[in-house]
Parts: sequence; structure tokens; C-alpha cells
Amino acid sequence: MAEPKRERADAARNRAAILRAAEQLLVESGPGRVSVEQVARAAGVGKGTVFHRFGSRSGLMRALLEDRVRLLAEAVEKGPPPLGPGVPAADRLLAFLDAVVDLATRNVALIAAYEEAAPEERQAGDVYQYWHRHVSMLITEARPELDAELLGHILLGALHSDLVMHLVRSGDTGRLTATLHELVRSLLVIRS
Amino acid sequence: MAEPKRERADAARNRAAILRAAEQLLVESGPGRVSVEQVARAAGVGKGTVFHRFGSRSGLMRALLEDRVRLLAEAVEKGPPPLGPGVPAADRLLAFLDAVVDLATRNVALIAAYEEAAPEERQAGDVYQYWHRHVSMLITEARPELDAELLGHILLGALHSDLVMHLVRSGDTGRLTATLHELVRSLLVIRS
DNA sequence: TCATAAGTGAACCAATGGTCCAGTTAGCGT
DNA sequence: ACGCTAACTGGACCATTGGTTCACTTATGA
Repeated sequence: MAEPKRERADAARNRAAILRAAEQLLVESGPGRVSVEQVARAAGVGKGTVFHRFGSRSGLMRALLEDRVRLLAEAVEKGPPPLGPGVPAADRLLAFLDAVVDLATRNVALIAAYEEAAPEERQAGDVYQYWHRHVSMLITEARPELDAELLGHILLGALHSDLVMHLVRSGDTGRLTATLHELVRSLLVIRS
Repeated sequence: MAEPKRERADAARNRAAILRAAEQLLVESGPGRVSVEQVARAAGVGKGTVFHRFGSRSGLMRALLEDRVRLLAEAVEKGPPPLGPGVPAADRLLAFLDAVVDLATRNVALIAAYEEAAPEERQAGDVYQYWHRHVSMLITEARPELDAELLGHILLGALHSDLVMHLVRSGDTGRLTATLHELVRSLLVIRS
């Protein structure tokens, strides 16, 4: 099942250059201050090329995150516990949240840019849908009487880039993990 | 302490017209699809006037919410319990969250427009700062060992306009109140 | 080597937030 | 009642930027 159409060598090179330039500019200048044209210039290509390859500004931002997100999804489905299947739901939930927090903190700039470029996609996009389904499912499994769907949204809401950005800047992202654990424990543990 | 400078009558009339037009357009067309110029036309004034009065698009959006927000703040400070002071922190927190949810659901369109126009202001703005301080304070009062600051952000994060919008559209905003209650109860109640 | 389809990029377009400034007018002092 | 003035007004204008177009180039496979 090799790709039915190889990508031309120069195209691949340009795509890589664009992604690299975009990431660098985003990290050093902050999201929202980088225009598509700047990215194109920094990558040494024309603006038309960027749009041809990525469709839109949002498409470019999405592409920046794509592989990192895919790795997580694979780990969740086929990887070893506690991220993968095989342990109680509460443990998997905690592991998943840790992993997502890690992903988010390591890529704040990219995620912020993505959220800004496609605000509606945050909830409508494939990635969010998938994460939310996973989280809701685990909550339901652990405590069926809760409103898992809504709690899923609230939990994932803690990963909004603006909050994560704030924590990253103040240098201690451990608090986010810790507090999410606290929250999940409070919710899922059977109380007397 | 009367106002040192009265607002000219025509200016007041125009300001009211602009606010009314903006609200109507926002509600019927959805945020992000209404340009300042459209608002100006609908209000029967020039675009320059809008900017003169409100400074910027965000300023206009902020003005739309200003009085409703002020009413809540007054109720919190001087109003009767459980919103005002005089009862245990947990009760005040629940009452406050209910009030904010009510405010948010009744004004989704406005709030969404505001958040879209000034994303950075969501956390940096006076309103959020105030709400967050209030919530954190109450959490600290109830359970000093928790990371109240962060929990405050997470709790208020549940009021992001995109989530509220989703709930309003599906017609049952009661779930949000209920789930927030559940969350707060889990967190603040002393466990065995 | 040649044909061709994919790839490229600079000029162009439309939308829109924001600025400018010459003209208008409400409201005050006389 | 009358003007004076500062506030107000609004439409023309500007700059930025996401996105489109299309004539031209080039990698690749036969």
C-alpha cells in the first residue's frame, strides 16, 4: 500500500522548508503576528505555493501539528498501558491527560496559532472530536452516572492554549498535571 | 458627584443606536460575520463615528457587555446572600457560578463576539480578572490546600463561548449548571 | 530527448479594521 | 436670541492580509 502518487522531490523539499520556517517564526514571534506571506518569504517560496500545498492558513497550522498528534493517537490505540488498553478507565484517563498536557506544553506556540487560525475547528475538528470521544468514553466507563460528554469538554477546556501559555510562561506546568489529577480523582473515586 | 461633562444629546442617541444595531446584527447573523461598517450602516451613522465612540472593534464588543457585567459585580459585593457575603464559601461559589452561567447563556452571541474580537483580553481583561479573583478566593477559603488559582481558570474555562454556544444550541443549558455543581461538590466537600 | 502534469510565484483581488479631516451642530456664556 | 467653540460626524482613504489566478518552469517517466 505504497502511496499511489509520489510527491515530487522539489515539492517535498519546499513543503519541509515551509513547515520549518513556519514553526520557527511562530515560536520566536508569537502566533497572530505571523502572516502567511512572511512564512513564504522565510521559506524562500512564493505565497501561492503555500496556499497550493496547504489550502489555507488553517491548513498550514493543522499540518504543523499533524504528526505529533498522530503519534499520540497510535499510542492510545495500540500502545502499552496505561495509555493503551488493558487497565482501569481511571488510570487510562490520567495517563491520557498527562500525555495531552505534555503535547500541549511542548507545542504551545503551534497550538495557539492553530486555535487562532481556526477557532471553530477546535471543537469541530477531527483531533478534538477524537480526544473528546476518548475522554468521555473513559469517564462513562468509570462513572456512568456522570455527564461524561460535558465533563469531557470541561477537562479538555483546561488545555486551551491561552491557559497553557500562561502556565508555560510562569514555568511550572506541573501544576496543570497535578490539578487535573486532583480533579479526576475527586470525580471518579467512589465517595463514602 | 454628577458627571463632570455631560454627553451631547445626539452623541448619546447615536451611541444607543450603535449598541442596539450591533446587538441585533450579532444575534441574528452570528459573531465574526458582522463588520464594523455593517453595524455603522445599520445604526445610520458613519464608520468613523463608531471608532470615535468605542475606539476599536473590541471596544464596541466590550461596551455591549459592560452594564450586564456590572450588575453582577454589584450583586456579588453588596447584594444579599448567597451571591453576596454572609454564607459559607462553597455556597457562594455555587451561586456565583450559577449567575455567571446565566449571564453567559443569555448573551452567548455578544460574548462570542467579544472573545473573538479580543482573544487576549479574555484573561487579561478586567472582567475576567475580577471573576477569577473571586472564584479563587472562594476556593481557597473552602479548601486552602488546593491550587485555587488554577482551578479558578479551569472552572471559568467551562464558560468559553464555544462550549456555551454548543449547549445553548442543543437547548439544555441546565446541564452546565448541574455539572459545575457536581464538580464543585466533588472538590470542596471533605472526603472521608 | 520529449511530453506533460505537477509545481511555482508574483501580480492581483476583496474584505475589513482603523485613520483623517473638513464640515456640522449642540449647548453654553453673554 | 446669538454666536463661539469644542465635540461630534461621516465618508474618503490607507494598510494589512487571506486567498485566487495564470503564465511559466521543471521533475519525472516513457
